[in-house]
Amino acid sequence: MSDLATPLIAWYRETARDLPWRDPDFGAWGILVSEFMLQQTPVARVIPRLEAWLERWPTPAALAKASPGAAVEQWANLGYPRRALWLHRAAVQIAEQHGGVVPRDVDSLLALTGVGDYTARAVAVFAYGDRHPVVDTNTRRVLARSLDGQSQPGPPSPNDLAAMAEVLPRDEEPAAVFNAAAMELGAVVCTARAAKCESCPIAHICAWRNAGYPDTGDRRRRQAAYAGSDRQARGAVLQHLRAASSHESAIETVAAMWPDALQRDRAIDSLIADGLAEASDGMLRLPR
DNA sequence: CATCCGTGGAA
DNA sequence: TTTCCAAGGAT
Repeated sequence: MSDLATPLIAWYRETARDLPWRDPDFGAWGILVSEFMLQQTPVARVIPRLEAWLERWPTPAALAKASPGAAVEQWANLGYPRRALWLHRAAVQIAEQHGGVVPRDVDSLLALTGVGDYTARAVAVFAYGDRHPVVDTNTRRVLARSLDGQSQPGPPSPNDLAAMAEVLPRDEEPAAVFNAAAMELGAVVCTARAAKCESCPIAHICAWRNAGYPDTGDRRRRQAAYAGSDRQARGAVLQHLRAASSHESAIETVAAMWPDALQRDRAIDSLIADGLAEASDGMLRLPR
């Protein structure tokens, strides 16, 4: 098996972007918040929101004392607002069950709402320096290409963790850097389309490149159209509540902003079901 | 295992 | 203009 770690680590030490959460003093809470925000939201949009979030809630306990609706409001337009709710619940769990300290072991992290295989290990590795495989979409693509010769990774599976574990350096510090380096390579060089192989530190040992860049097929499912979707309707209602004074609005007013009555009612009902909104006395509001 | 869940920028 | 994609997780 080719050694990916040595050239990747050297490349990372030389060229890695200077991102806020890579500051050694950033802290576990900041890293946890950043990982929540980075779930499906691009780095450039996360950075300003992350700074504002940590300024308002510098600790898990501070966020735990706020209302869920305050978290949804502060989340702004990062997308997938249920993540704001999950982060708030995680903060409550940390305050109540972990003395206000972000836990270090993977099982405790996995027990937090909104924390899955990726986020749990990312916190354990990047905040605490422990040795675990961290697998995100970038890492899966880098391994699929460099090791398996595939143009795109298959769907995520628990097996991904074992695959990353196999190529992970033995010692903690290089293992942590290798995890970050694989993600960084996928983010800036080994990108989903138009990979920049001319600046790739492992191009010479890349199975996909050495095979002549075969199109090995793509199992990725096309994202459903957003325009006119229920998701867009939900987004419009929530955006309205975020902007409204006291974060509440008469349901009649909310109704006027989405033309399809059936779809609008579905949006409102599902927002309530998800805990992203509350209704009473003809008013709709962010959760208190 | 498939589907659902936002939003905006780039190709 | 449309399509693709972005440090996933819950159900």
